[in-house]
Amino acid sequence: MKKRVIEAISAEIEEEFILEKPKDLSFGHYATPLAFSLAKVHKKSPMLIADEICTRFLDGHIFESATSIKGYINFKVSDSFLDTVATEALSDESSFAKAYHDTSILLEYVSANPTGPLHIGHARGAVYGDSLYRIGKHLGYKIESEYYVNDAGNQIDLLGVSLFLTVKEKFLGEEVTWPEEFYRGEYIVDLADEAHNEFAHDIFKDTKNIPQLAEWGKEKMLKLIRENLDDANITFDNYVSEKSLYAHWEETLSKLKKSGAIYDKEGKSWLKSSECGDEKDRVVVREDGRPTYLAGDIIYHDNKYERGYDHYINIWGADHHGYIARVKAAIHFLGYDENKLEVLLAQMVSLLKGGEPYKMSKRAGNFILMSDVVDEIGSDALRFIFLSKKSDTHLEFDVDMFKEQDSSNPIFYIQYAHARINQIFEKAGKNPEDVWCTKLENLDADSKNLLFTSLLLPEVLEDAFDSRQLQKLPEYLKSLAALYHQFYNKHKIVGAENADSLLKVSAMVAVSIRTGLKLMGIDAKYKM
RNA sequence: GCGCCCAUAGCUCAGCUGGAUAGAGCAUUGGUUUGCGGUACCAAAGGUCACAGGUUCGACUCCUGUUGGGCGCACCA
Repeated sequence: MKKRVIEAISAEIEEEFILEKPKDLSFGHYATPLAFSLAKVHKKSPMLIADEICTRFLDGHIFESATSIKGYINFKVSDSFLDTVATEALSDESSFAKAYHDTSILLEYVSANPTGPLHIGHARGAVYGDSLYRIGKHLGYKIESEYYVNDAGNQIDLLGVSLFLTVKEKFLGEEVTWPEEFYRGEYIVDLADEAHNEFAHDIFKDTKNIPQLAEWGKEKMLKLIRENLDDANITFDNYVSEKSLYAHWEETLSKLKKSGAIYDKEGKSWLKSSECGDEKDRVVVREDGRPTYLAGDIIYHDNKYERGYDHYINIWGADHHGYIARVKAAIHFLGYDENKLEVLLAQMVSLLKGGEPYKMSKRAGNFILMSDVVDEIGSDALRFIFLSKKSDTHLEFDVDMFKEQDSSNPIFYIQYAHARINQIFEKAGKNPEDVWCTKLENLDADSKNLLFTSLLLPEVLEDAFDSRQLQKLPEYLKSLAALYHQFYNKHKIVGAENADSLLKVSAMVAVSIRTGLKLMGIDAKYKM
């Protein structure tokens, strides 16, 4: 809708202009402060310029009126224009709010170590990434999602050691000496129990078998992680194994050497990342010849760029922000454009329950498990709350709020509006298809306002995606639902003389809510 | 010490690339036609946008500084 409005205005105005929403809807549907900037150029008052511009829109099909108020130019769209847009949307719901963008994007997110279940911090990035993906796809971007599996290195070794020793101590009754670092938490005990049952006991006699155990445990954990994700409606296009990438390490390393990015000192190889904005140079190969974690990420990004996307997005936990500079430096040295990589940070989450800090799970080893929260409030509520806040700000929320079955629970409130519309159609004994062709004219102010708002979804999505500020979508759905509840209380629909018109507007609201929820990974309810 | 993020109503948060009177929800208080689901709606009250400067027709928004929080500063991932 906005696109067509912009086209219509551009036909009459040469200058570039900003199109915004008027503060008060009674002014109009769209507005531009263009006259203020022109005032400077033409040395005329903004009011006079605005008045003049408004006269150019006297007989349009799209606009019912263009008026100047205090220098602002306000546009009101016509009933027939809204009707056209709504009819298109209703008759082809699956295409509603879709667009086309000729940009390919590789989106990497979650990428949690496969050494334990996902916790609540991972969940935020996971939900955000998944919805960014859904919205991007809907808007026509060629977007692919990827999970980078850290299946190599110390953490995996530690998983093996933890399993090995836990089996010995808990199930074979042997005395063991624990290293300084190992994984705790009941999930390790459960996993050890499983290992104990699955493997012949000989395997726990020789430390040489630890890698085998680690490999086995990693697969189990990866499976668990996928289940955690699945329970929140999250799936990935690809999983990329860190381990498998090391086959290309020499290749990548020689590329770096060729560009003069590597030097040797103290028996180690260093990346000159400080030349590209990092605070210091970083070790990529240790004294014993083993590459560091950074090496894996360098190969991975080499691999990503070789696949030739237009744009790359990584979603990381905010505690990794210090890592951005070195990865970008490496990308630069590899001869790629590091500006194509955009790193989004998901900030910390603090959970409350009944005003008190949420109890950590012993199972997890002092983390709040994502699965516990999903079990407690459901995937829909979890997704909603995480998407309702800007991802880069700290978030604190109380799970009890999402158990309420009234308007204090925003997800409930939106679902209720959707279910309500469905119920009205039942009461009226009609299907949405029955009212598609109803011609909307002489709409009263409330209906028109509601219809207009319901048609804003496409521009809300574009805005949310471009700015990566996904909270704009739930904000919009909340306001649309509120508008509908108000409308419902004020206007009798079934039995009204213009019932079909009101039903058509309602159907449009339902389409918008349903589409918006779907992009948040939430199914709309028809009955509650 | 250095770097990144943050500071808006009692609480949790919006506020679009600077634009019209700074907005929601919760909580509080007071209301709503025997109703297409009251699981909702209406209204009241609530603000020095952390503080101080600067940029301009205009600043919650941009710049600088101060204060107060969070996170990071590995050859761990």
